[in-house]
Amino acid sequence: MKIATWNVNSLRVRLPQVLDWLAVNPVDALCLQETKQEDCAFPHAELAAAGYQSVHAGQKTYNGVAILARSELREVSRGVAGFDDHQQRLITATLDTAQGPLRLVCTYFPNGQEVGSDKYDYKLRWMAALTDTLRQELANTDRLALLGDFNIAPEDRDVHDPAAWKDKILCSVPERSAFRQLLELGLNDAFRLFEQPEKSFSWWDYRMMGFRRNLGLRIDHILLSQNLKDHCVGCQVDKTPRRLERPSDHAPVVAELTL
DNA sequence: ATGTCTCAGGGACTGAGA
Repeated sequence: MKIATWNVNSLRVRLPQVLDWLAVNPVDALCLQETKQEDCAFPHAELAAAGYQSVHAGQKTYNGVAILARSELREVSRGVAGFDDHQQRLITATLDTAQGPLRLVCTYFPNGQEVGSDKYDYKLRWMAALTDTLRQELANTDRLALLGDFNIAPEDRDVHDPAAWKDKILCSVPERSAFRQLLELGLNDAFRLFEQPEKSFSWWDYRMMGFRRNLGLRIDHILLSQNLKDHCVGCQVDKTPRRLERPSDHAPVVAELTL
Protein backbone atom coordinates (compact mmCIF):
# COMPACT_ATOMS: atom_id res chain seq x y z
CA MET A 1 0.00 0.00 0.00
CA LYS A 2 0.99 3.63 -0.42
CA ILE A 3 0.46 6.57 1.90
CA ALA A 4 1.18 10.19 1.02
CA THR A 5 1.18 13.76 2.29
CA TRP A 6 0.70 17.02 0.42
CA ASN A 7 0.36 20.62 1.58
CA VAL A 8 -2.00 21.93 -1.09
CA ASN A 9 -2.08 25.62 -0.04
CA SER A 10 -5.87 25.92 -0.40
CA LEU A 11 -7.94 22.90 -1.37
CA ARG A 12 -10.48 25.22 -2.98
CA VAL A 13 -7.83 26.21 -5.52
CA ARG A 14 -6.08 22.85 -5.76
CA LEU A 15 -8.95 20.30 -5.73
CA PRO A 16 -8.65 19.68 -9.49
CA GLN A 17 -4.92 19.01 -9.07
CA VAL A 18 -5.59 16.67 -6.14
CA LEU A 19 -8.16 14.70 -8.17
CA ASP A 20 -5.82 14.55 -11.17
CA TRP A 21 -2.95 13.41 -8.95
CA LEU A 22 -5.04 10.69 -7.29
CA ALA A 23 -6.15 9.41 -10.70
CA VAL A 24 -2.49 8.86 -11.62
CA ASN A 25 -1.35 7.96 -8.09
CA PRO A 26 -4.15 5.91 -6.49
CA VAL A 27 -2.56 5.88 -3.03
CA ASP A 28 -4.42 4.16 -0.20
CA ALA A 29 -4.30 7.27 1.98
CA LEU A 30 -3.48 10.92 1.35
CA CYS A 31 -2.98 13.52 4.09
CA LEU A 32 -3.63 17.14 3.10
CA GLN A 33 -2.58 20.35 4.83
CA GLU A 34 -3.60 23.99 4.46
CA THR A 35 -7.06 23.17 3.15
CA LYS A 36 -8.03 26.72 4.22
CA GLN A 37 -11.75 26.05 4.41
CA GLU A 38 -14.45 25.24 6.93
CA ASP A 39 -15.74 21.69 7.35
CA CYS A 40 -19.07 22.60 5.74
CA ALA A 41 -17.27 23.53 2.49
CA PHE A 42 -15.07 20.43 2.32
CA PRO A 43 -15.52 18.52 -0.98
CA HIS A 44 -16.44 15.12 0.51
CA ALA A 45 -18.71 14.29 -2.46
CA GLU A 46 -16.16 15.05 -5.18
CA LEU A 47 -13.57 12.94 -3.36
CA ALA A 48 -16.07 10.11 -2.80
CA ALA A 49 -16.77 10.12 -6.54
CA ALA A 50 -13.02 9.58 -7.01
CA GLY A 51 -13.12 6.65 -4.58
CA TYR A 52 -11.94 8.36 -1.39
CA GLN A 53 -13.55 8.72 1.99
CA SER A 54 -12.42 11.83 3.83
CA VAL A 55 -12.22 13.36 7.28
CA HIS A 56 -11.40 17.02 7.84
CA ALA A 57 -10.53 19.45 10.61
CA GLY A 58 -10.83 22.84 8.99
CA GLN A 59 -11.34 26.53 9.59
CA LYS A 60 -11.82 29.66 7.54
CA THR A 61 -8.79 31.17 5.76
CA TYR A 62 -5.91 29.36 7.44
CA ASN A 63 -4.62 25.90 8.37
CA GLY A 64 -6.91 22.88 7.99
CA VAL A 65 -5.95 19.19 7.70
CA ALA A 66 -7.64 16.22 6.07
CA ILE A 67 -7.15 12.50 5.56
CA LEU A 68 -8.44 10.79 2.41
CA ALA A 69 -8.54 7.00 2.17
CA ARG A 70 -9.83 4.28 -0.12
CA SER A 71 -11.52 2.49 2.81
CA GLU A 72 -13.20 3.48 6.04
CA LEU A 73 -11.49 5.86 8.44
CA ARG A 74 -12.49 5.27 12.05
CA GLU A 75 -11.59 6.49 15.54
CA VAL A 76 -11.16 10.02 14.21
CA SER A 77 -9.81 12.64 16.60
CA ARG A 78 -8.99 16.28 16.05
CA GLY A 79 -6.33 18.47 17.63
CA VAL A 80 -3.49 17.79 20.05
CA ALA A 81 -4.82 16.28 23.30
CA GLY A 82 -4.51 18.67 26.22
CA PHE A 83 -3.41 21.61 24.06
CA ASP A 84 -6.00 24.35 23.76
CA ASP A 85 -5.69 25.48 20.15
CA HIS A 86 -8.00 27.37 17.80
CA GLN A 87 -5.80 26.45 14.84
CA GLN A 88 -6.75 23.24 13.03
CA ARG A 89 -3.42 21.45 12.67
CA LEU A 90 -3.95 17.80 13.53
CA ILE A 91 -6.33 15.01 12.58
CA THR A 92 -5.87 11.35 13.46
CA ALA A 93 -7.71 8.31 12.16
CA THR A 94 -7.40 4.54 11.93
CA LEU A 95 -7.36 2.72 8.60
CA ASP A 96 -7.80 -1.05 8.46
CA THR A 97 -5.35 -2.98 6.31
CA ALA A 98 -5.08 -6.68 5.46
CA GLN A 99 -2.53 -6.97 8.25
CA GLY A 100 -4.35 -4.98 10.90
CA PRO A 101 -5.11 -1.39 11.83
CA LEU A 102 -2.89 1.51 10.79
CA ARG A 103 -2.99 4.74 12.82
CA LEU A 104 -2.58 7.79 10.56
CA VAL A 105 -1.69 11.17 12.05
CA CYS A 106 -1.98 14.09 9.63
CA THR A 107 -0.25 17.25 10.81
CA TYR A 108 0.45 20.84 9.87
CA PHE A 109 3.12 22.20 12.21
CA PRO A 110 3.12 25.95 12.93
CA ASN A 111 5.45 27.89 10.64
CA GLY A 112 6.94 29.93 13.48
CA GLN A 113 7.50 33.04 11.33
CA GLU A 114 10.79 34.13 12.91
CA VAL A 115 13.10 32.73 15.58
CA GLY A 116 12.27 34.39 18.90
CA SER A 117 8.80 35.60 17.87
CA ASP A 118 5.54 34.77 19.67
CA LYS A 119 4.68 32.43 16.80
CA TYR A 120 8.02 30.66 17.27
CA ASP A 121 7.25 30.15 20.94
CA TYR A 122 3.85 28.75 19.99
CA LYS A 123 5.53 26.40 17.52
CA LEU A 124 7.85 24.97 20.18
CA ARG A 125 5.02 24.58 22.71
CA TRP A 126 2.81 22.94 20.08
CA MET A 127 5.56 20.47 19.17
CA ALA A 128 6.11 19.55 22.82
CA ALA A 129 2.38 18.86 23.22
CA LEU A 130 2.35 16.81 20.00
CA THR A 131 5.27 14.74 21.27
CA ASP A 132 3.35 13.96 24.48
CA THR A 133 0.26 12.95 22.50
CA LEU A 134 2.25 10.68 20.21
CA ARG A 135 3.97 9.03 23.15
CA GLN A 136 0.51 8.01 24.35
CA GLU A 137 -0.60 6.89 20.87
CA LEU A 138 2.53 4.76 20.53
CA ALA A 139 1.76 3.06 23.83
CA ASN A 140 -1.42 1.76 22.18
CA THR A 141 -0.14 0.82 18.72
CA ASP A 142 3.04 -0.21 16.94
CA ARG A 143 1.63 0.80 13.55
CA LEU A 144 1.61 4.58 13.47
CA ALA A 145 2.53 6.98 10.68
CA LEU A 146 2.94 10.74 11.22
CA LEU A 147 2.59 12.56 7.90
CA GLY A 148 2.52 16.23 7.08
CA ASP A 149 4.11 19.62 6.72
CA PHE A 150 6.47 19.79 9.69
CA ASN A 151 7.88 23.21 8.77
CA ILE A 152 11.28 21.87 9.81
CA ALA A 153 14.25 20.92 7.65
CA PRO A 154 15.82 18.26 9.92
CA GLU A 155 19.41 18.46 8.66
CA ASP A 156 21.65 20.66 6.55
CA ARG A 157 21.33 18.24 3.64
CA ASP A 158 17.62 19.11 3.60
CA VAL A 159 18.43 22.76 2.82
CA HIS A 160 19.56 24.23 -0.51
CA ASP A 161 21.86 26.76 1.21
CA PRO A 162 22.59 25.70 4.79
CA ALA A 163 24.82 28.70 5.47
CA ALA A 164 22.11 31.18 4.47
CA TRP A 165 19.48 29.32 6.52
CA LYS A 166 21.64 28.68 9.60
CA ASP A 167 19.61 29.38 12.78
CA LYS A 168 16.75 30.75 10.65
CA ILE A 169 13.13 29.68 10.95
CA LEU A 170 12.54 26.07 9.76
CA CYS A 171 16.22 25.29 10.46
CA SER A 172 16.96 26.55 13.97
CA VAL A 173 18.59 24.30 16.57
CA PRO A 174 15.52 24.16 18.89
CA GLU A 175 13.25 23.20 15.98
CA ARG A 176 15.65 20.47 14.88
CA SER A 177 15.92 19.24 18.48
CA ALA A 178 12.12 19.00 18.65
CA PHE A 179 12.18 16.98 15.44
CA ARG A 180 14.75 14.63 16.94
CA GLN A 181 12.52 14.24 20.01
CA LEU A 182 9.90 12.78 17.67
CA LEU A 183 12.47 10.32 16.29
CA GLU A 184 13.39 9.37 19.84
CA LEU A 185 9.82 8.23 20.42
CA GLY A 186 10.70 5.43 18.02
CA LEU A 187 9.69 7.14 14.79
CA ASN A 188 11.77 6.93 11.62
CA ASP A 189 12.10 9.38 8.72
CA ALA A 190 10.86 7.22 5.82
CA PHE A 191 12.69 9.32 3.23
CA ARG A 192 16.07 8.61 4.84
CA LEU A 193 15.56 4.86 4.92
CA PHE A 194 16.62 4.90 1.26
CA GLU A 195 19.30 6.35 -0.93
CA GLN A 196 18.03 9.64 -2.35
CA PRO A 197 19.17 12.15 -4.94
CA GLU A 198 21.27 15.04 -3.63
CA LYS A 199 19.32 18.23 -3.00
CA SER A 200 15.93 16.55 -2.59
CA PHE A 201 13.35 19.02 -1.32
CA SER A 202 9.58 19.17 -0.82
CA TRP A 203 8.96 22.95 -0.70
CA TRP A 204 10.19 25.81 -2.84
CA ASP A 205 9.38 29.48 -2.27
CA TYR A 206 7.10 30.95 -4.93
CA ARG A 207 9.50 33.88 -5.16
CA MET A 208 12.89 34.10 -6.84
CA MET A 209 12.01 31.29 -9.27
CA GLY A 210 12.68 29.00 -6.33
CA PHE A 211 11.50 25.81 -8.00
CA ARG A 212 13.30 26.29 -11.29
CA ARG A 213 16.52 26.98 -9.39
CA ASN A 214 15.82 24.20 -6.87
CA LEU A 215 16.08 26.65 -3.97
CA GLY A 216 14.11 24.36 -1.69
CA LEU A 217 13.83 22.77 1.72
CA ARG A 218 12.69 19.30 2.74
CA ILE A 219 10.02 20.11 5.34
CA ASP A 220 7.27 17.60 4.47
CA HIS A 221 7.83 14.26 6.11
CA ILE A 222 6.52 10.77 6.73
CA LEU A 223 7.63 9.33 10.06
CA LEU A 224 7.02 5.63 10.70
CA SER A 225 6.87 3.59 13.89
CA GLN A 226 9.32 0.69 14.10
CA ASN A 227 6.83 -1.89 12.84
CA LEU A 228 5.95 0.22 9.80
CA LYS A 229 9.61 1.03 9.14
CA ASP A 230 10.21 -2.69 8.74
CA HIS A 231 7.45 -2.75 6.09
CA CYS A 232 8.60 0.35 4.20
CA VAL A 233 10.04 -0.37 0.76
CA GLY A 234 10.26 3.15 -0.71
CA CYS A 235 9.76 6.86 -0.18
CA GLN A 236 9.89 9.66 -2.75
CA VAL A 237 9.03 13.27 -3.37
CA ASP A 238 6.81 13.65 -6.45
CA LYS A 239 7.82 16.93 -8.07
CA THR A 240 5.35 16.52 -10.95
CA PRO A 241 2.55 18.68 -9.48
CA ARG A 242 5.01 21.46 -8.68
CA ARG A 243 5.58 21.89 -12.42
CA LEU A 244 1.88 22.53 -13.17
CA GLU A 245 0.36 25.94 -13.71
CA ARG A 246 -0.76 27.48 -10.42
CA PRO A 247 0.98 24.87 -8.28
CA SER A 248 1.09 24.53 -4.52
CA ASP A 249 4.47 25.58 -3.18
CA HIS A 250 4.81 22.03 -1.76
CA ALA A 251 5.20 18.69 -3.56
CA PRO A 252 3.63 15.41 -2.37
CA VAL A 253 5.73 12.85 -0.50
CA VAL A 254 4.81 9.18 -0.92
CA ALA A 255 5.83 6.10 1.07
CA GLU A 256 5.24 2.50 0.03
CA LEU A 257 4.54 -0.15 2.67
CA THR A 258 4.19 -3.91 2.28
CA LEU A 259 0.87 -4.02 4.12
C1' DA B 1 15.06 42.25 -5.16
C1' DT B 2 9.70 44.03 0.43
C1' DG B 3 10.61 39.30 -5.25
C1' DT B 4 4.74 35.17 -5.01
C1' DC B 5 0.54 33.16 -3.77
C1' DT B 6 -3.98 32.83 -1.08
C1' DC B 7 -7.69 34.77 1.55
C1' DA B 8 -10.88 38.31 3.63
C1' DG B 9 -13.01 42.59 3.74
C1' DG B 10 -15.56 45.22 0.84
C1' DG B 11 -16.69 46.29 -3.57
C1' DA B 12 -10.10 48.52 -5.33
C1' DC B 13 -6.72 47.52 -3.00
C1' DT B 14 -4.34 46.30 1.40
C1' DG B 15 -2.66 43.38 5.12
C1' DA B 16 -1.77 38.83 7.12
C1' DG B 17 0.34 34.53 6.76
C1' DA B 18 3.36 31.57 4.66
